[in-house]
Amino acid sequence: MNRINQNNVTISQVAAAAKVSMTTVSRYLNGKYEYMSAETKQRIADIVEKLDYHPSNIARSLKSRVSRSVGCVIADIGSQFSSILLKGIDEVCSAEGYQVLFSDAANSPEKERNTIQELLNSRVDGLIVNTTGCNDDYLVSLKERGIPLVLADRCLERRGLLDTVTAENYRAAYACMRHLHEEGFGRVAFFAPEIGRISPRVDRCHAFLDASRDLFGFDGEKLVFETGDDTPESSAAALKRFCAAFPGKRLAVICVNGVTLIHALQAMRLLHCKVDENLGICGFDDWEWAELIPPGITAVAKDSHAIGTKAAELLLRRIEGKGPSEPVFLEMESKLRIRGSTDPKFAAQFYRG
Amino acid sequence: MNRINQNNVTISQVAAAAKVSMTTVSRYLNGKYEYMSAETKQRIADIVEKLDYHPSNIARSLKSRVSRSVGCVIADIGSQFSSILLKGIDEVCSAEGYQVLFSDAANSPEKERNTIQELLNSRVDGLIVNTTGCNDDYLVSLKERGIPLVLADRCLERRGLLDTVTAENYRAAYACMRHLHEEGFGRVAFFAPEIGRISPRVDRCHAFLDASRDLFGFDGEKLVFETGDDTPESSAAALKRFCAAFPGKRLAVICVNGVTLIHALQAMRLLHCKVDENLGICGFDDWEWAELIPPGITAVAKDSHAIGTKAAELLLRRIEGKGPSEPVFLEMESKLRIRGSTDPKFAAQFYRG
DNA sequence: TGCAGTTAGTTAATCGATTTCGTAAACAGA
DNA sequence: TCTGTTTACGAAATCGATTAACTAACTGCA
Repeated sequence: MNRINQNNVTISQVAAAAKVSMTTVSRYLNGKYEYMSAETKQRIADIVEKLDYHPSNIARSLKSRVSRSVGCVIADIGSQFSSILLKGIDEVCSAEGYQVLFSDAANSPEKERNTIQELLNSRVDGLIVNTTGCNDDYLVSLKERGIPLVLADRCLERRGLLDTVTAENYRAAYACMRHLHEEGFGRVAFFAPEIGRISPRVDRCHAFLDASRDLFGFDGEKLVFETGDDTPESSAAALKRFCAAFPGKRLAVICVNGVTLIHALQAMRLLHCKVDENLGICGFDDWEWAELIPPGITAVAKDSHAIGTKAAELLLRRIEGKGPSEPVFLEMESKLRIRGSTDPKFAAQFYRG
Repeated sequence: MNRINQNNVTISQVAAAAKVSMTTVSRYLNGKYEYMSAETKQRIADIVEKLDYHPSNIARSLKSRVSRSVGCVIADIGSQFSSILLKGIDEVCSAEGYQVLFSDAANSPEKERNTIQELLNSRVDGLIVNTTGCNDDYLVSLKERGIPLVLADRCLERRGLLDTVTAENYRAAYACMRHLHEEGFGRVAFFAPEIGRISPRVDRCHAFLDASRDLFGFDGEKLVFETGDDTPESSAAALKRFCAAFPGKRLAVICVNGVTLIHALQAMRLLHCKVDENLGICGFDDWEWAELIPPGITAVAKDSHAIGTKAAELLLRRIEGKGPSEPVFLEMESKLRIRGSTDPKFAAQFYRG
């Protein structure tokens, strides 16, 4: 086993070279200059520079019981959204001198728990969790043990128990449904690989169901398509059933996330059907490509970066022991970007170029 | 400051409860059962379970001088590619019990150096670096200090000094140029935000220049467009100049990465020009949306996930002190996915649906 | 019986910092 | 002069594990 930095300079070597005690060097390192002569300070500074001394965070953490690190567990880092979330988190943490211990839960609740335990074994000062969605009790128990913990993007089933920063999901989905209603679509289907316990999906679906009833006057339950394996083929099967069920109606599909949206678009190609005034499509998590796919794809844009920074800021305040006593619940604004796939005006504009 | 796990169980409490010495508990934890009675082993196991004891990685690392963690510095985690790279890295590391200390360099060479120093202060066992590209000497100096280090996706200017896992860039770019030549395009332009010292861009550009000369017989130098701020507008300006310079010729654009490709496509919309047999476009880093944008966008797909796993595997072998004495240089295969944007047959197929 | 080797542990030092407690010198006020 | 406070710094314990060195009991064999 390769032992890193075998010949590392230690604080005692610095102390010896500067002819002071380790205590004094430690005080210098931690900026406790109150009772330190300018001369001593300078001598230590020179030696630190000369020996290229860098204190070991490990030794530091052991005695001080503070690691200046946060654990960050992401349900699936493969998705574009997650990487921007992570970027936001890292931005704040590194600016405040915290290190990020990262782990991908690979959509496995069990791996999520194991990895969190590992992070706790490394004595992280706090945790940011983008949860896979089946660990509610476990996560609450962490909070009860006094571990600073902030949920990012995905909430517990029971809101308000833990600090949470997420996107506006219900409101944005409802706004999207209102838009589809105003555009005169008669029936809307909701596509998702599966909804499960993933809160943004649950919320979006909830809004879909409510709006189906309140705005459109139909029962949305039967129009929630869980495509399971989430391939173009399974989306195509769902789409086929949906279209066959309502001949002559103007139909629209709303996709729970970017991947599902892509698969639905691929499904339309498989089925040789086009987006037009009789078949609309839209989805969540707006990306740059959405305006390039004809006739411009309507999408709800969430601000992943802001979710990351806010979650990190909140966590660091918690670690400092600041912040409100009640759990914080923050919803970052989402924006509905209307394009040609649900609005003929924009479609015409798209084709004009 | 919130001190995590203030009332943590320690090894000495376990030892006391099990009526053995700390040494024996330590041996148990590390699986050194050679000279341990089944009874003692069981008693310790029971106590560990009962007290919910989890050894502190920090204390462990201090004495053993091994942290079972790797530092991972990514030039820009915001890009889709990087998150898949990170996923690959995490997969291998977590499977082998290593923790990933993550940091985003935010495209800043200075932040890259600072963050690496911070990781070394945390005594990571090794480093995976997706470098911003201006720290060659610094990175080599790390290796000379005996720090296990693997470069992912981006190489040094002088190859062969450090372990590197990257994608086939030159070959794939050359293959792409050959394809454009076979399709009968007369002039090809190379679009990039900037090339700088980022090795995949340098290699792709190199292949462009070589192929321009060898296959097309023109001097590519003047057809490398560095769009600087990398916006649709700057791409549009470049595209306009390119088209104006060669009236009547069949032109193609090759974009150095996915973002540039998107911006070039947006530029085409801004300029009201369409992809057809007189204007081809293609780029690097194939994504799912590439086949949905008309007429299907030709792209070179690199296997980011494999780069991540290979880099992590190599690093862990280095940490174990295994592996060849010479630096390893691995190029993962890239695939040219030909679609309608450079090939009329596929374009026709795209429009047929 | 006596000695070596094996088995199953223990004691105490150690990793590199922080932190508590202590102290010497300088100075101020009564 | 004596006491009390401030300034500047040091000695040693400590964090929670690992590890080197040591020991006691038991076994096998000549």
